[in-house]
This record gives sequence, structure tokens and C-alpha cells, in this order.
Amino acid sequence: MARKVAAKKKRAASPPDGDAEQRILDAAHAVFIRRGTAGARMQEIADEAGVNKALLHYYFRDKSRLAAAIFQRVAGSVFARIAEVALSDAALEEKVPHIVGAYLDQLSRAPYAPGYVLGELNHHPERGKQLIDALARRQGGATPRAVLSRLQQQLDQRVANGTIKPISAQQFLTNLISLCIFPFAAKPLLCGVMELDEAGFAAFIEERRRVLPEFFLNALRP
Amino acid sequence: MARKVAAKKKRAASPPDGDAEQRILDAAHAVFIRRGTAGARMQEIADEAGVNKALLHYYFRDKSRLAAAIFQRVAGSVFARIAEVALSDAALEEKVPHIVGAYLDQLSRAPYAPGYVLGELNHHPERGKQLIDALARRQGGATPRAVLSRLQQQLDQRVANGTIKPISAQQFLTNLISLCIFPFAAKPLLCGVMELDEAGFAAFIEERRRVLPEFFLNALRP
DNA sequence: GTCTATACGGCGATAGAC
DNA sequence: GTCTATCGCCGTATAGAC
Repeated sequence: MARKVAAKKKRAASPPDGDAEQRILDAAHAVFIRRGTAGARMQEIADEAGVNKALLHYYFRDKSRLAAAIFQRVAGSVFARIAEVALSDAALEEKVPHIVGAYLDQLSRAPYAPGYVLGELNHHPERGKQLIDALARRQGGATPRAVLSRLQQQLDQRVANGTIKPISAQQFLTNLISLCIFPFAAKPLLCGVMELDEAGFAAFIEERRRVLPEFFLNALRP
Repeated sequence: MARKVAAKKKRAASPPDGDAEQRILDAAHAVFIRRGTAGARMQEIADEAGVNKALLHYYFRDKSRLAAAIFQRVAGSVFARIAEVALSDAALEEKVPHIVGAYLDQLSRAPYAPGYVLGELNHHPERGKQLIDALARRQGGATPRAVLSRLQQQLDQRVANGTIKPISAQQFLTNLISLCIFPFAAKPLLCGVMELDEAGFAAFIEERRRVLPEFFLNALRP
């Protein structure tokens, strides 16, 4: 058995780590995000994974299944944290900075994921359903409806206190997500308009991390 | 001459209006938004325009030039109004509802434009530059930099008054645009999560038209 | 200007050796 | 499991008649 492990094949110069299936997934992840599903080429994925094109079909049968697998991975990671935090029992003053910080961290590491997900969603309506039950699975069964009603309950209570202005959970969440995700989805545009390079954009996001929670909570103040 | 007008050719059953070039542009507009640039097929555009495939090449040489023309049209229309309003001399309390209202109107009529534009921007970095000088051309030469500095000046003045909290023009505009555009870019997702049909989404946007200006201006209050 | 017909290449997918 | 070789379609682009 030790012999089997030692007998690993030689690999393409670039990515000698992990088994083939994993390397294919990682390569597909990169290429689908770079080119979009329609623009991606099986050959480019194979090259980037350091394997032959035929092997992609061995593991994933055809391009559409591979694309679906990647979409699930990426979309799940982008929208997972929202539900998680929204369901917690922390006060709004804790939740909002927490979500903002977590999102900006995560998206800084994968800045092109939002653009990819939104693009796919537009061209493949069926992915909508696919995404929401991917989310439900991640949360161990918390449906979007449950998340929204839990949040609405918390908001109503604060309204009754007189400590925030009335707002629906739908509008609350939409606003919060918009403010976090859109700047990444529109990153190339913002960089162009504000004349930012890579470092400038990072600085802009850092400023946002400080400014956004205050902006958002302020908007709720009665 | 009257004879020439009367001698119009018979056309495909569906779109008998306008000259061929215009019909091709309109068809391309629809198809590129539906499928994305990479997913769009010249044949589908030709069918939708009621002309032959070869005619597309007669007018636009190749697919990439047609795609560029459409991108410019759509992207320009999505982002044009911002600069226009930001440059005006109205008070913030006028500008914000005005931008929100105008955007929500326009996007309600073309709800898939934002998703298309963001998707293209991600896959074709060169389109970033293309877009910003398309915008400059529309404004008759008002560069993004000019728009931002004009807005910053207005904000600084209000800060000095003590009538709003300090905020940079970049963050101000990013927030405003995010809140207006993102819900459309993510329309399929929001409809899924909130269990909305077409009418439900329209109602959601109508609610937003009322709620958003107040939310935004409230956030600026000192 | 608009059509029909066709050339050409690229890409997804499979067959089959190792 | 992984590779080489190849098939067959589909999509862009062009040639040329009308």
C-alpha cells in the first residue's frame, strides 16, 4: 500500500497537488469564472488541471454537469453566510457589522464570484431553484422563508421598542446584500470610473468595511 | 419615389418594421441580453430580425463588432442617468429620490440589462474602458472624475453646514447605485428566495421606490 | 441589399490502447 | 484512471447569384 502512494505519476509542471478529480474541479472553477459557462472551453480546463480533455468526461460525463457542479460550489459560498448570520440571536448592531465584515473578507479573496453567479443566473433561469435548495442543504434545512420570518420578527420587536424605523425583512436583506456584493460584481466598472488599480480597489473596500455598518445602522434609526 | 416606398419587400411574419440594420440591432440587443455574448448565436439573431444570417456580416462584419455595438448601447443606457443627475444643482434631498425613481422606472422596463452588463464586464475587461468613454461621449464630455468632484464639493458643503455626516463621493455613489441596480441584477435570485412571481417582483420594486430615498437620506443624517 | 450555398475551423464527445 | 486519436456537429464567415 505504501508502494501505491509512492507510485504517483509525474504531473504537469504547474499543479502537482491533489487527485485528478479535485484538480479538475479547481481548474473548472477558475475557468468558468473567467469565461462564463458558455465561453469556457473544456480544453482550457484540462490544460489548467494538467490532465487530458477526455478525463473531464470520465469524471463529469459532459460539460453541462461540470458547469452545474461549479455553479453550486460558487453560488453556495457567496450566499451561504447570510442565512447563517441572519438566524443568529445577536442584536442588529452586532449582526450588521458581522455580515459586512465577513462578506468583504470573503469577496476580497474571490472578487469575481459575484459577477459569475449573477451572469449565470441571468442566462440559466433554472439555476435559481438549484441555488435555493443548495442553500437550504448547507443550512441543514433552514429555508429562505424561515430566515426571513426570523429576521422580520426581530425587526418588528425593535420597531415596537421604538429603536428602529419600520422596514420589511425583504427590503432590509436586499439593501444589505446589495451594498456588500454589488461593488464586487461591478468591480471592473468601479475601477474604471474611479481610476483605481488593484491596490486602490482594495483600499476602497477597506474604507467600506468601516463606513458601511455605520451607514446602514444609521439608516434604520428612527 | 412614392413607388419606391410602396415597393417594400415582404418580411417575416413577426417584425415588419424599420429598416434591416435597425431590426438587426434590436434583435441582437434582445438575444445578447438573453444569452450573453458567448452564448448568443448569429442564427438566432437573424431569425429574430427576420433576415438572413449573411446580412448580419454585411452590416457588422463579424460577431465581435456586433457584440461591441450592443454592449455600448445597453451599458450606456444603464449608467447614463447617474452622471446627468449628479451634475445638476438640485439639493441632495431632490437628487436622491430623482435618481432612484428614474432608475427604477428604467430598469423595470429593461430588467435584464444590468445582469448582462455586469456579466460582460467580468468576461471582457477591455469593455471597462469602452464603457467609460461611451459615458463621457453621452454627457458631452463630462468625465467621471468631473462628476465625482462636483458631487464631492456638494457633499463637503453639507458637511460643513452640519446637515449630513461626512462621506466620500465614491462611497455615496457606490451605495446609491448598488441599492438601485443590484436587485435587478439579482432578480432571478430574489424571486427565488422571496418566492415572487413577475407581479410580486414589480410590487417589491414599487415598495422600494417609496422606501429607498428615505432609507438613503436617513443614513446621511448626522 | 438580400438571399442560397458552402467552406472552414473549433469544440464536445467517444472509442479504444495502455 | 489516464492517455491518443478521431468523429461529427455546429457556428462563423465568405462566395456568388439575383
